[in-house]
Amino acid sequence: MERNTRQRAAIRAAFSRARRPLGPTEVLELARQDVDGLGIATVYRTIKSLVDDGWLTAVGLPGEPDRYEPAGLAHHHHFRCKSCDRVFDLEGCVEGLKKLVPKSFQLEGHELILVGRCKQCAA
Amino acid sequence: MERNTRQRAAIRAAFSRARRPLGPTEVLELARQDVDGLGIATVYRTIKSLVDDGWLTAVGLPGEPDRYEPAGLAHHHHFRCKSCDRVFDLEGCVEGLKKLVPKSFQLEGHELILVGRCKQCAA
DNA sequence: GTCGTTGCAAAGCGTTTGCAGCCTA
DNA sequence: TAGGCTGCAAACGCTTTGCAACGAC
Repeated sequence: MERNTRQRAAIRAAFSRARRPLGPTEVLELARQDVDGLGIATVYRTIKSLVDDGWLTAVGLPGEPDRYEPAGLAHHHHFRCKSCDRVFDLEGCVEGLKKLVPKSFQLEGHELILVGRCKQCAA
Repeated sequence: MERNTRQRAAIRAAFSRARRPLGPTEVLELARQDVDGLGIATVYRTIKSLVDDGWLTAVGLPGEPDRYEPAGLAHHHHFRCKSCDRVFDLEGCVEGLKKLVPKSFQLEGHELILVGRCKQCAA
């Protein structure tokens, strides 16, 4: 059974405030604003437990470790800024996925990641 | 300047024969059929050098390390089988990417990964 | 013979785990 | 007070690097 600790509250708050997918190190930096001395092991453990609880979901990005965002968002995709390395949520999806796959293959899902420069870095 | 060693030839041959993106361990297994005692460090070093030469390109997959395939293929995407974990090339692309991105963002590229079960594993 | 390449082992690096003490309920 | 939670440090797994021996040219 789960306890409400300062650490867990700070980690959840970090996600709620960020409104974009965060990696473990980003979470550590943000949550340390609330809890001094927070350890990276606690961040990893808490992320895993929040994923198990269904409060967070993993965001898979090509060639790098997963980041995480609150679960329950509508189906959407992500934009990664080449310059600041932050990831942003995008609304909407694309069509015509099924026609890319051979008929003998079973299509069960897809991931789409757009890359470029975010508003801040494009300026 | 670059030398033609048995190891390098075996690693290139592995990619040519496989006709799908390979990870370092897959390369090791395949290339060891030609060169007994091949070391994993050599595989990593050779992959890096082939990428630098422009003979290989990295294939980024969500939540896992890059795989590699010969460079120069037409723009395409990938299908990852949930069951056997192999990755296959797909032809074609999708439309309507630009409309997903806020106008203030600069879109420079995209990655699309379809997941499901391959012909073999769907049977 | 030169010097790039190789295999081994050690070092890195991000992530996970063991453990004693802490703190929530 | 009990037992989950935390921080530290050690352990892990994958990738990279140092080094002496090897081998392509």
